[in-house]
Amino acid sequence: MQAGFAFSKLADRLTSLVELSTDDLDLLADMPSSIAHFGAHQTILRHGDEATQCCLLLHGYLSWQNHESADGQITAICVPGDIANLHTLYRPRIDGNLIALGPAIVALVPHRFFSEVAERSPAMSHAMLLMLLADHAIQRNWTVNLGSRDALTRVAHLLCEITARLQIVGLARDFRLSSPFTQSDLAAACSISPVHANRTIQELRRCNLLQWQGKTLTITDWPGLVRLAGFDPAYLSVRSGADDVRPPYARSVTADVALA
Amino acid sequence: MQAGFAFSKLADRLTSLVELSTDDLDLLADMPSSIAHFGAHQTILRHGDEATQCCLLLHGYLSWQNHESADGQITAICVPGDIANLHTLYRPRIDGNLIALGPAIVALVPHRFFSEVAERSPAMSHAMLLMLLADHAIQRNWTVNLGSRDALTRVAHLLCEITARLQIVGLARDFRLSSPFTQSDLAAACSISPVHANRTIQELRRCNLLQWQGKTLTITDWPGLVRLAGFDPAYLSVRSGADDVRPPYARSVTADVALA
DNA sequence: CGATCTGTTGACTGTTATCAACTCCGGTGG
DNA sequence: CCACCGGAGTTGATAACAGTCAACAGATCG
Repeated sequence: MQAGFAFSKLADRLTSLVELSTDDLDLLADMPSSIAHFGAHQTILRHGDEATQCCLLLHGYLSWQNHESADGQITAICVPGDIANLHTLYRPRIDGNLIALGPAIVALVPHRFFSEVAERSPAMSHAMLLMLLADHAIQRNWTVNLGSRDALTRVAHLLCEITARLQIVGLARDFRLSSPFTQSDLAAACSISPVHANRTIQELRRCNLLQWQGKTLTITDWPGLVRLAGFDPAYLSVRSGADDVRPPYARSVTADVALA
Repeated sequence: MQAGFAFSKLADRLTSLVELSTDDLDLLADMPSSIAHFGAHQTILRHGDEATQCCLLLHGYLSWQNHESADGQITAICVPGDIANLHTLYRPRIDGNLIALGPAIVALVPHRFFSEVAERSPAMSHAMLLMLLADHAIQRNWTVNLGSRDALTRVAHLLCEITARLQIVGLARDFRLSSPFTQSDLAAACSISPVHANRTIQELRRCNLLQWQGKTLTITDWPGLVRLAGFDPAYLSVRSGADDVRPPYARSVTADVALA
């Protein structure tokens, strides 16, 4: 696993939030990390523990689940490039369980590394803060999603969000995304029952909005899905232009292929 | 309006998150602010605008409402001591509308003041960051509330949260809280219809958990309400001991009486 | 080749939304 | 002082959406 791989999607993510110099991004090159593989439904961080490392997601999906709700309510989903527990830098006590949705690859990075990066570069410090704020904005949007949409538009909106977030880090550009998660996972994120999630997905298929075959999900009518969901990507905090121009570090994605 | 008043609840709030020296808190004494009064349903910040000031809530309640959902879905509620839009320090574009629930008094503080406080005192900078993280934790908890609880426990949980947050800043110590908001406001926050909110509150009354007379709400059985809601205040990020010992600045609450 | 997990379907149930009417209260103006 | 008005709270009847239960089909994997 090359060093260049571990931070390329993180660099994409950060530069989507704020303009960063090459010097700033080069700070990430020294990132000390151990790579860990996880299987579906495996727990990565456990409620109540004290974190000392950040979990930088390289491949797959992670979910934060509430520890007390019986149905395993999903409160957040991480995509590659996300640091699942950046907030534990400042408040190490973990609230909820971090669980892999399908096979996932994570770079475990000591808290100290990010603290030092933030100390050395005000721009990086700012970028990390914006990453926290973006997470918050997404969370607020989930409140809206659960509160004001019915099952069909709720699932549609979640799929829009995941697709848009994948595109920020150079995935799903052709609206084909790997879906190692199950329909029950989607149900837990949308707070609907698994059987209703199934019927909802069938409805989306019937409208020719998407295909879900095996572990690949294809959005066949992106404008249609966006319209149905009422999806407005503004809340994702992507600065204008950042998603058109591929940032410099994003081009070294050859290692990704080796992973698949 | 004395200077001592404007920041006393903010000081309470900050010291509930992290230990602060008297020197740190004294930085707040220079706070330049203009005091603004708002009436029920009045808009304080409008979606799409760029904020240049922070809204420090002194009295009453504020709500963040989604600008596109027709029913005016409430995504967050602010209590005295909260800075409603602290995040606009770093990302001034406003997402959603900030609307008063009942009469409210707000101190408008230029962004620059908080930037300078954060620059001068690392402890205050940390405290402000923790305030943002606490807001995030509350938001995550709303996701759980909407996703995994039925109407009765959902309303009960929200009331528990508001009560606990008021107590952090020295209000509702006797489980009596002013409720200038309407049942419809509660409904919008819990994503239920106004008539169902009404029936739910009647049910809570029938169980002798609370009384709601005029503009005062009295929790008559706090342990019972907590049990029903499954409320665990851990997510509010209050450091242990902080809510037992009244912090120094909290004692200057004489001005509050003048407001009521 | 069986075991298990995921997806699929049908029948039934239940919580909550919607609609409509009515009461109650605080304020306002004649 | 009283009549009126609008907003908030309350009630009942009905409808819609989603949950639950149960069974089966299909895939995947040792």
